[in-house]
Amino acid sequence: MVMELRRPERTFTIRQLCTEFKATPRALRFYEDKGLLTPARDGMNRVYSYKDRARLILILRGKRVGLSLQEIREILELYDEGDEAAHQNAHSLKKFREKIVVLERQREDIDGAIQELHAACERLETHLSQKRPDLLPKAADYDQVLRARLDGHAEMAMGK
Amino acid sequence: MVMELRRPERTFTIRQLCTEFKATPRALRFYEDKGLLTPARDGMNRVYSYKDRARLILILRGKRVGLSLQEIREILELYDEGDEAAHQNAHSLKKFREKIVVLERQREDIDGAIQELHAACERLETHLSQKRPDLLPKAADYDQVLRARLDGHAEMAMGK
DNA sequence: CGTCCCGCTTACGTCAACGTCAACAGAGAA
DNA sequence: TTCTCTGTTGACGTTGACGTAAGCGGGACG
Repeated sequence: MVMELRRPERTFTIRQLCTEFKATPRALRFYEDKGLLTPARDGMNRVYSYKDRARLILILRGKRVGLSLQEIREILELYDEGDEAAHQNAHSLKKFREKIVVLERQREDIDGAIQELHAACERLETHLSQKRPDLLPKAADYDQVLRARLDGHAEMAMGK
Repeated sequence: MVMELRRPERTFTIRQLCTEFKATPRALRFYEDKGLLTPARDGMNRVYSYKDRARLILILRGKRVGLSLQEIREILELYDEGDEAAHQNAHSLKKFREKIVVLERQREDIDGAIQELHAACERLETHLSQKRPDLLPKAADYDQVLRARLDGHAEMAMGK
């Protein structure tokens, strides 16, 4: 029987996910310990499904936006409990809305910070161009970097 | 001689700044310990200037966007060293540009997270409206909250 | 056969960013 | 004077998110 790679039936080892997302085995086991992941087992070894991988993606992004593992777990739990605990969910709804507000504020902060950094960069550039024009590095590279980032946005959704 | 309040000459006690920005004395002293603030002294007591206050604002926003105190200090140092250390500044310039890229990515992450939270909220709402319509709380409040936030944006700049 | 390498568990270590507590001082109010 | 408030300096505790090290087992390779 052929192994169906690249199909939803595909599975991953801990190391495959680690190298793909630049995490460490310790981190994945830690997430599991905290209830964010529950991979299957082959004997002792962990076996991650596509769904586990999708959850991991959400975990990592959650971390990048400053959510705690606890908060991330609450979000993830909404996806696998098809229903039940309606009372708890009413609470979740409130927390989520609050979190949205926090994130919107955070986005404004980020925009502000980006502007300040741009201003600081300009100051530095003019300062350097006057006193040490030699040190001015690859200045135009930056725009290229920005433009290069307008491409790959692998949108992942949770399993149906 | 009259105290010129509300003027750049005004000074602040540690508690005034703390209550204004919902920080703690411990935190401000900690920032000072790490070199992010250097308030004047009246005997033993700290005396914060308008400039110190502006720095504090930057510190707090830096924290909200996920910068470490170390990174924030580097940014602040660019403001009070009018010049000098051109070699170091060339390094700072590079780091700042990298940080801008990181922040732009972070903003994308936040947008994605907001969308997911919105989706989760909708799921929860329909779920609740079907099984427990009684628990559906002030649903429309949320939009009001959002609209309420389109106002006060106290833009602070560093002292000349 | 030994020896890597990957994986597992258990347990202790670490780092940032403060919180908490002790012990003290000066300024005003009762 | 005695409280109470606000301030100070250490020094130690805490929390979250892992890192690191010890010790063991199982395949694969030379």
